[in-house]
Amino acid sequence: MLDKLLAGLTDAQKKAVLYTTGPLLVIAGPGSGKTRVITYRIAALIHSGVKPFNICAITFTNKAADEMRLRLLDMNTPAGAQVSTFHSFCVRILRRYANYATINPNFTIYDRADQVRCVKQALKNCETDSKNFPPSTMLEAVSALKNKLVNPDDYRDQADDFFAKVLEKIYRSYQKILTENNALDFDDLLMKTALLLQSSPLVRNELADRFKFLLIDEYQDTNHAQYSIAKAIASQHNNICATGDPDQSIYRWRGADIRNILDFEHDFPNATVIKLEKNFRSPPNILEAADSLIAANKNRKQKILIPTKPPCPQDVTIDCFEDETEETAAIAEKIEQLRSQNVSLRNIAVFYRVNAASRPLEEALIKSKIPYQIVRGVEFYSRKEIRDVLAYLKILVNHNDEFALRRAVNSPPRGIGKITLEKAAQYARKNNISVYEALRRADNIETLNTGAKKRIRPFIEMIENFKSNTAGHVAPLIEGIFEKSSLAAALKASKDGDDAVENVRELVNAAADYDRANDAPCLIDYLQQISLFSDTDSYDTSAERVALMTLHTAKGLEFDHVFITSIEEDILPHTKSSEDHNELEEERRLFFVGITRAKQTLSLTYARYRTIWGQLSRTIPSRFLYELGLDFQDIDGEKKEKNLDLKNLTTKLTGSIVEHSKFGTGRVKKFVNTGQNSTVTVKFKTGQTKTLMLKYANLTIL
DNA sequence: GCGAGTTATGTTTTT
DNA sequence: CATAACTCGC
Repeated sequence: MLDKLLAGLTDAQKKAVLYTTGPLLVIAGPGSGKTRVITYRIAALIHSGVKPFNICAITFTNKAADEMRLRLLDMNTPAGAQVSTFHSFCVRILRRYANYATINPNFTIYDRADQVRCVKQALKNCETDSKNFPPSTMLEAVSALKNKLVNPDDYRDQADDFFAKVLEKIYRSYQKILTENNALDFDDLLMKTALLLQSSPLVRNELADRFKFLLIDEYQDTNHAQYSIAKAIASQHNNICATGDPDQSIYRWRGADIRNILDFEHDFPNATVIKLEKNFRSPPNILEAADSLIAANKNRKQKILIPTKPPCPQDVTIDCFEDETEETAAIAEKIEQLRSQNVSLRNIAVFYRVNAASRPLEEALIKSKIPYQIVRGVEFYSRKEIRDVLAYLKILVNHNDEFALRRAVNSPPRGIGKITLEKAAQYARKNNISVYEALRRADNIETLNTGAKKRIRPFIEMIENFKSNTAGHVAPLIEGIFEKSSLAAALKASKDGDDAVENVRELVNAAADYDRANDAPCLIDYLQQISLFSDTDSYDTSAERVALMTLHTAKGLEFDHVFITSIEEDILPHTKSSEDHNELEEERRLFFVGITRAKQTLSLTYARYRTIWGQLSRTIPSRFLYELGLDFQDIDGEKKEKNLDLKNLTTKLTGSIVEHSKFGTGRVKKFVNTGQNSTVTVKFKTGQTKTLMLKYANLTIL
């Protein structure tokens, strides 16, 4: 059986799969079968008698975990829930050992939007000006500290400058707010688990004893907290197997520490290192380009990529277009061509650096009637109506979640406003109870008038009613809440509520999927699972549609035909990353990841002009294009410049500075080109905005 | 408490 | 520039 399993693997792969005890690092380039090695290794371990229960496999996304589980099922070696992401793994540990970690197991997981709300609250509590300390900056700083396992007390000792002192205060306050709401953010999941493993010998020993084998994929993108968890889990049996590629490390900005993989041999003495150098994915030309590009990184270990696929002509192209409209139209046309050659749309993907780039692409694809899907999972759950429904669910399991409560109370509006809630919050603080509990005892709050009490009562009754029915399947529960909370009625009554209702229906369907997939569906678990949803998780690989996604999301995927757009300076590499040497190298790795997704053809495009923030601006081809070793020349030229047609005039006039004899100088906001009767809308320096007939306005372009 | 008007924020990338 | 979040007056 095992022999059959191993047939078709290379010697290096076999060695990695069969390697039994001690630390193992598999350094492997793109398309070399890293994930395959992990999967086979699990299968081999199980075949040799190891129980799935004793194996812990960590993948980068839930999608990857699902796929791995499916493969294992195919190999007749189900590993069940033992395959998961770091975050899901931590949720399970924190729930099981909640009392050791002194947390409530019904915790809510706060996403980015919730986090921002908390930081704003923290800024308010600390009476700090949010102008000098923008919430997003503070949040990132707090997140960075958590990833390094630095708690507020640790930080107090190293905070010496003014910013650091403020940060410490904000961090402390932010953490207090989370605790009060019985909520954990993404970073807490890792940090609390890591600290629990450090501080509780009992928990550490139990887990370290249980997990005889630990396997971690995409190790190059682990942060310090994850490293600490891994170290603790492997502390007893020392059977850690990590796979990764330093050249594909693209999450440094999120706290990922490339040193984890570079120092593996130091961290885990007696480690064996196996390199997989054969690439089974891309044709030689694409690999050469990728190799040539990544060679420009100074901070890297030399690595080789040996192609195993035969060469095919025309596999890499670089094309220049006038603007993003032409660029995306050309991509749509190429996709149309592929389709006419019977290429399935499933095998085509378009990557871009920034999410904003998806819009012109969508327009072009719609125009050409090419079905597509934007791979961006979390977005669905951040829609207003979805958040509203989820707010109800969250209070049911965690009545301390004040953000959820505030949201639910007034969606739909119930006449319970800021003042009423503030009074309830005051009462809650005084009596050391949750705001929800305070509302439940509204009759005892003297400051509230009878009207307010009368409005609160039915709301509480409704929630209590829901509460008594939370057991079992989630989908019917959501459906019931949607109707009984009058959210459904309110949405149906609003004029563009049809889409919203449709979205909730989709939420119910997704919940039904969850109910089916789990033996013991439960609301808490459901909520925690959807909070850990990632972008790739929404990717429907079976749909006959072109996939659109960012370069980050593309990690770990592969497609026959890959398009990468807007390869221009300030986009790839991004403006914010082109100054710092390390960040620039990370941008290069990001491009490297994108290129190496291609199984057959790779089409790279850029435009000479691009609209950014509504402003048309001249672009510069990305320096990376010159590094591909493809004798690429910037096909820029004066001749194109002179052929201005009307369409170009439209785009050029908008945004430019003009002078008017009477109103002075101003910026063109809008240009409606109707030939003779064309109008321009100009915002003048005097502050007034005027719409003028172009032929009479007598404007001078400055 | 609610709507209209104003202003922050984002266009890096995400579990 | 476009949207979301916030503020202020009714």
